[in-house]
Amino acid sequence: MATGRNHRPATSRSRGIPEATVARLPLYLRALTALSERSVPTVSSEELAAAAGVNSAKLRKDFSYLGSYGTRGVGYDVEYLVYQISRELGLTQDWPVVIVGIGNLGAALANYGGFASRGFRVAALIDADPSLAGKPVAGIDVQHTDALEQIIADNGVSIGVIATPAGSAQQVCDRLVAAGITSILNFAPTVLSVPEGVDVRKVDLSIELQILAFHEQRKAGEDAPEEEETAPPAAPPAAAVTKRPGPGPDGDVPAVMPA
Amino acid sequence: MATGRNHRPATSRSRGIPEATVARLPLYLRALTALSERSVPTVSSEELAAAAGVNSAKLRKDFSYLGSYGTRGVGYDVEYLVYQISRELGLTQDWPVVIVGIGNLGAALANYGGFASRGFRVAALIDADPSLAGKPVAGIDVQHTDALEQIIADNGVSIGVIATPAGSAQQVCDRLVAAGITSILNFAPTVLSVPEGVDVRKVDLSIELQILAFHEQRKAGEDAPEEEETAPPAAPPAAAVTKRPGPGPDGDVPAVMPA
DNA sequence: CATTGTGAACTGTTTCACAGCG
DNA sequence: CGCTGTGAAACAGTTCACAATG
Repeated sequence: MATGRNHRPATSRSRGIPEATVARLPLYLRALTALSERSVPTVSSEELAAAAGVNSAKLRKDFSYLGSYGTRGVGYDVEYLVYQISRELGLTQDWPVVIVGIGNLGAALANYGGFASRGFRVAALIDADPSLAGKPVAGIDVQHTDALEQIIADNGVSIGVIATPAGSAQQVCDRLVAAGITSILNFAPTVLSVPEGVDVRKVDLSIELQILAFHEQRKAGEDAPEEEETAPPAAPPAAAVTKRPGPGPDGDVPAVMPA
Repeated sequence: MATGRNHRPATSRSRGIPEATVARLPLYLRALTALSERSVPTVSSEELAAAAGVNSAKLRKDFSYLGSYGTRGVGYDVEYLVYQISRELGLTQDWPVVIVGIGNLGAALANYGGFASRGFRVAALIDADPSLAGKPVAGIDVQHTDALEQIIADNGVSIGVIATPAGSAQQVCDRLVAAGITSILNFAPTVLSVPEGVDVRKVDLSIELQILAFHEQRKAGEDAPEEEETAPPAAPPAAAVTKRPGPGPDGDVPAVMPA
């Protein structure tokens, strides 16, 4: 999961939309967009919920926070809802975004088509490696980290994507924040610390895999009640202070992706 | 955020660990691993919580679900906790993983170092493009989709990563499930439908960006109370059934990444 | 006596179920 | 009549605050 911080209590402001609802709006929007393309004029909460993979009561409750946009006995007008949700999410304006760290992952992100179409625009690709500078990735020339502050100021960028190794992430984050960025999407396997008012969300591959492993193990253990595994550990107190030997676990120098 | 489905009520089983806690265990594990590498013998809940970016009460409550692994007045033994959490997450065994869809993103994932070190092993890279077959990516030869079932069976794979375009994701998912996969990490911007007992988590770039945009907009609107934006929409009922013109929004043919 | 472990209070989220309405 | 919108109930997760204890 991703982490957002520094939100006001969600219920404080008059039209305070619950965070859980906000997180689902993009999902509804995608489903609605697909319907719109097929020129479907209206949907019921039931249909739309199915398309978005949630249940219909939840969807109706979510929409109720936005206002009463449906028609009883009929459903929701697709185009109208697309607009309302887009507006609510702030997608009626274009958000310039910088991507910092153009490794395998950064390049993948830069090449990602969904950017341009839905409210976001890649304003710049930035990397610390001077040999990358000037090279085009996804049709955009990579620029050196030196220009970071300038680029952000010139383009009025407020959203930054960090796709650097974990080791440089905090440093990059600090520079982004100092340059005026107030929202960060972090792909590096680190906890970023940011001042009040800056939002951070993280995307972390290895966390997701570990959560899957947990459930996978559960399933396996369902039948077989007991099981001996690898070498048991030392008891808690007085435990040997043995340094871990193997190759450094993640969080270290992950050349490319979330850990 | 990512979505897990088909979990039992979380509180049903005797040692039912809350889902929210499970999602944080990898975070703690990472922080602990870093401490372990620095040969730090013990941590207090306060210190560890800071390193993991949560508050200490939450951390203590989380650990209390695993058992009483701390020492009052002292803190937690780092090595011991690493082991306990690893075991709880099922990382004391190795999970073979297949990655399907070796585009920009798939390649980034394959190159990701955090895999090997922490309980996961890339068993195979699979792509539908015949011209990729046999080509090495991250030192592993890409194999054609035809061999998917065979590979999964031969390697006893139970976790699959989908990094294909949205259009092929459901189809790939169905084949993975039919071949015995019971946990899926989905990077394609689609809602996958799977049978009972299969877990799906999704990682979705554009959803994360949209959530950031929402909060970003909030911040901007804080001062300026009113604001006129792009063309207002048609009223809900009797709305024109105009087909959206522009380039297809995401969810369509995203060559590379989550939408 | 510093720090864990945990009941109890609280806050947020989901689900239920049905009144309201086009 | 069918489907939305929403109070109220149920549930899940977080935070508080302090007793227990090595």
